[in-house]
Amino acid sequence: MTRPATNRRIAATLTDLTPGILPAGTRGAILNAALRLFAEKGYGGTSVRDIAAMADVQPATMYAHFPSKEHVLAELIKVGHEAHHQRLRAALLQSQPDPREQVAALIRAHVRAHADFPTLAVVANSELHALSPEAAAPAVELRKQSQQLLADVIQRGIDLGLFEVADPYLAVTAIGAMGLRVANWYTPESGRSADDVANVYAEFACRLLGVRT
Amino acid sequence: MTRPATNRRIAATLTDLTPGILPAGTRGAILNAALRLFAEKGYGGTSVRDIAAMADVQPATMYAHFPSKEHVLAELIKVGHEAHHQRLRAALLQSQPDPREQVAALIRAHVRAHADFPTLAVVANSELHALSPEAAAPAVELRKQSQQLLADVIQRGIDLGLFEVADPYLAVTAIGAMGLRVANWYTPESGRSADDVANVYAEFACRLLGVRT
Amino acid sequence: MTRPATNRRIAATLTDLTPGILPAGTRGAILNAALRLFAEKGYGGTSVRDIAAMADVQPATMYAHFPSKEHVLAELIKVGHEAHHQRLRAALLQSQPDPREQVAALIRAHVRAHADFPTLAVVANSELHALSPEAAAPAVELRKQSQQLLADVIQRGIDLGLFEVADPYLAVTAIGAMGLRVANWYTPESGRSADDVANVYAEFACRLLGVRT
Amino acid sequence: MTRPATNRRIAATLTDLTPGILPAGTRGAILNAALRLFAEKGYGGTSVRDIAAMADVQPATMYAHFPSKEHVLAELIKVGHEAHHQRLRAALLQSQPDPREQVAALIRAHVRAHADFPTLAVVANSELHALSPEAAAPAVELRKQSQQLLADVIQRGIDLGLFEVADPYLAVTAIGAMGLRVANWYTPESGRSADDVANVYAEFACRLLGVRT
DNA sequence: CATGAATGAGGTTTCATTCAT
DNA sequence: GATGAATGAAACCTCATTCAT
Repeated sequence: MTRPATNRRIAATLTDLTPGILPAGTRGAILNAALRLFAEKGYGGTSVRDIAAMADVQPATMYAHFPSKEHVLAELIKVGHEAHHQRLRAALLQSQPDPREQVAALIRAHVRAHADFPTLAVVANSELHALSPEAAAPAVELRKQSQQLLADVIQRGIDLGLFEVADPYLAVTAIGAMGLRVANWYTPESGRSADDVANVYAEFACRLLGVRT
Repeated sequence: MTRPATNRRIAATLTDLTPGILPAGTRGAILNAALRLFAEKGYGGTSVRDIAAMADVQPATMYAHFPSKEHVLAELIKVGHEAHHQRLRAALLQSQPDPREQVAALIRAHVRAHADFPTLAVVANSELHALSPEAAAPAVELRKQSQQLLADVIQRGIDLGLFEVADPYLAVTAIGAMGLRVANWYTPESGRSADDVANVYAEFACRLLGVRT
Repeated sequence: MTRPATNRRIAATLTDLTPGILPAGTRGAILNAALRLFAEKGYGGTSVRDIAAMADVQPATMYAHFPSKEHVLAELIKVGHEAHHQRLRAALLQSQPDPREQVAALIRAHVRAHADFPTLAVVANSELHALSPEAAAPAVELRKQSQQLLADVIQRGIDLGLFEVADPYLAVTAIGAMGLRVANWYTPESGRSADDVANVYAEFACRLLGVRT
Repeated sequence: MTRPATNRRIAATLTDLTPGILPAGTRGAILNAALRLFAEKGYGGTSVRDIAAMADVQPATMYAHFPSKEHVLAELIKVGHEAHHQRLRAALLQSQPDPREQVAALIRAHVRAHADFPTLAVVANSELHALSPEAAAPAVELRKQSQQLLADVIQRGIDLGLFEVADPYLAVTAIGAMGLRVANWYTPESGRSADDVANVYAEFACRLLGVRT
């Protein structure tokens, strides 16, 4: 009856969606189920009954752990943004101070985050609008900070004469977009490792910024 | 009471969402209303009553024009993909045969489509998963063709020694992603014209492909 | 299994609860069903499904006529208070100007209203607290006005030396209470007509006020 | 945000609802919480969680003390009716044998019970219908006995030529109703003491019965 | 073409209650 | 005696859709 969908939001097919990120126990089971379903069918297309069924609990059980369906999404989005932001910061900290290295480190971390946790990334990116402005605020703030990390590095590269871009904001949006989209199309079954993609995209970012090689 | 949302899917604020693309009359009013609402709240977050109310008709009236809510989305997604694909093809046709010109022409058209009709683009991209595989098939096919246009041009550039990329597929995804995301963040109020962005992004694409300048 | 309840809120057993007061059609059927159930089981003890089942419609149909279950109760309470208040005013208008006659007319109307529409009266009186303060406000205002009608007449009787009460407010509460309770215990099957009760209670009221006979 | 409700079932605002009547400890805390909530929101409008929260325990704790929510209500109604009935009987026992004194003593006790424990009285009177007939039976029996106390005294007064009423039952209902309603409107903040009201109402009762003074 | 009224299914959430700890 | 987690049922309400007018 149902044929293989060609319009899925995620190409990758994973069993453990979030190794080491989501909690264990019933709470974790609910979050994992919701994550999978929100990614596949969207927040509005997923019912509490769907989530409960996939988590093997009763719908009422969900409300012992979260005040509402929206709070489940909020938690996923918060965790997703935090994991992403933390990876960016860690990458910067471990990088050589050269802006070219820093840009490469940032975009590699950015890509890896989206290739390693595509489900979490897709939900965090594509369902943010389903939250109330209040509930979305922390994630929005983290997005701004992550973007600023890249913007600062690029600006410093420009100031040092290493990059050549007239409108740095456009470089930020372009480079950011490249990595975001990885969550949608990447799958290890393509024969490329996540590191392969990360390295190539880092090279793309440097080229885009006009780095002379 | 309600504060300005910072988690909207579209930065631009437009009155006429689709100049010259959607039909007039009640059918057009319904499509326009649905487009606006699907973009803002998602397909699953929008009710038939919402659409009818914004189109200033009764819910039952919708069913004189479309067999179901899903068909309304399908129509929007079809129109969106067709408009986008047609722009890409027109750009190619009008371009000089040099692959460097062709890539620039393609990415300019790609960006312009997303900057000119961000609402349509967001719905076409972000709500495709809400359709059944059958209903989504035409749009999926168009996406593949559009991607192939770019892939072909890039491959020809490589063959001619004009581009230098080891994994062309990754270049396609990266360049495609840059343009897709424009629909989300672009607004003319930023001071940049759509053409400004299109030109800069075209330059980014060429750099990314290793074009020597 | 179920034995005859001895703790019902209304002794009377009526088929047409509100002759000539509630509207016809589906809206009226819903109001009638809700009235019967609210009187018997209370607002909180009555489900929307109960109401719909008794009105022979689907639960969803109720929401085409009322925004919420609370609005159904609010409508009943409004209608009940209006019918009551109108009867009091009509009685006063048709009475001789003598305060003794006016008190008798008022209490007769008061009693008749509670004996003729006990179900409506019980719901209006006993479920007022289930409304939000906002929704209850109109009924509360009418209650105050009805009470004031009696208070004014009593005060005039005192001023004219016809009544002899030290604390008129206590007379108002006592006389008012007598009539309110009629809705709970009165049934024509007791052998007394509503007029019988009305006349006797009117006499009680006059005695209570110290009228010399 | 929330404005003062004008549709409360009790005018009085008390801290200790039942001095010396309800037990101490957790069981008493649950009964007190339930009493307060049943009075304010009705039995059907109060959840076990509400009760537990106000009693500062977990919902499950309630079931260590009562088999069900209905049993909590039953206990309150039993206690309320017993306290009321005992007061009536005590009043009769301490009264002079003259039926006029006895009626006055009964109505004073009746009023005092409703003025002293308005919350308990309101729950006992207004939520009796929420019990199953079986659970309500003891309270119904007590009501009947209390009513009979008054009916007997009145009948004796009639037989002795001290009262002048054609239909004694109507006198019973009228006098009973006066006192019942006190629970709803009385508050010491009005400037009247409970004894003031009791004395005036006793005088009202005697007048109503046609006692010659 | 448009509608008002109705529907059956299913939405999110709360309910009273149980039970192992 | 008290609890935290879980449950099955049912709560109120909204859904997409139909149909006679």
